[in-house]
Amino acid sequence: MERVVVIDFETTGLSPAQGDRATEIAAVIVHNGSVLDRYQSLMNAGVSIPSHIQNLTGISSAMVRAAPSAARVMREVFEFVGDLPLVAHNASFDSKFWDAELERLGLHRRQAFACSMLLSRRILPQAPSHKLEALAEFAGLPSKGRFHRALADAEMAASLLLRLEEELGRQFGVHDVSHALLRRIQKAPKQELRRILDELPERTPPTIMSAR
DNA sequence: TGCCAGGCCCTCTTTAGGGCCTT
Repeated sequence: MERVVVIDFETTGLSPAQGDRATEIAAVIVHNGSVLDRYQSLMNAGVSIPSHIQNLTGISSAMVRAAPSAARVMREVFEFVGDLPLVAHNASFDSKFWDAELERLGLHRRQAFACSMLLSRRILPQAPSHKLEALAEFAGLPSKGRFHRALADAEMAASLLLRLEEELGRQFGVHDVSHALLRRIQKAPKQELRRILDELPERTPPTIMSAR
């Protein structure tokens, strides 16, 4: 797969439209089955963190007060990500915060998101839950640290993405999956997924390695 | 006082309701 960036936000709540702000972000560049580079930082948006969120993430108001400004962090991660396509687990959530935090700086998103949750619902429909933590256990992915911290969750979502890519090859014979194809798959009606993948020009039969 | 997210997806559906998932 082309290089993609898996991102994860920790925030003060669920909705930037309701005044919630980002408190931490991580971005992981993935290419050819492995992590090439990482960015992670807490950020100070000048807000306090509700107690139930502190309990969930372990991120306290004191921790973000000591962190660099949200503006500085978002500019850094915007540069780090560049034009690479984005992936997140439940991307409708992270894309809202990505757009809202950039908007405050007069910046705008340059690329589309793919969603590892929507993909896992199609490629691993037998999983008992499609929460990131539950999928990690279901798929036997190695631990990346405490869940609900940005870098651990971004790395876990990256591992999940690589597993999903393997499953596309194993189940459907689809290899070298592009970000654009991931977005097609995540939007495909479940009942039509196999037909859609069978008709892909990208689909290639398993290759036979020849000795040189 | 009472309200307070929103997109996806399933079903007892489409003139709707409710669970999942993110913090």
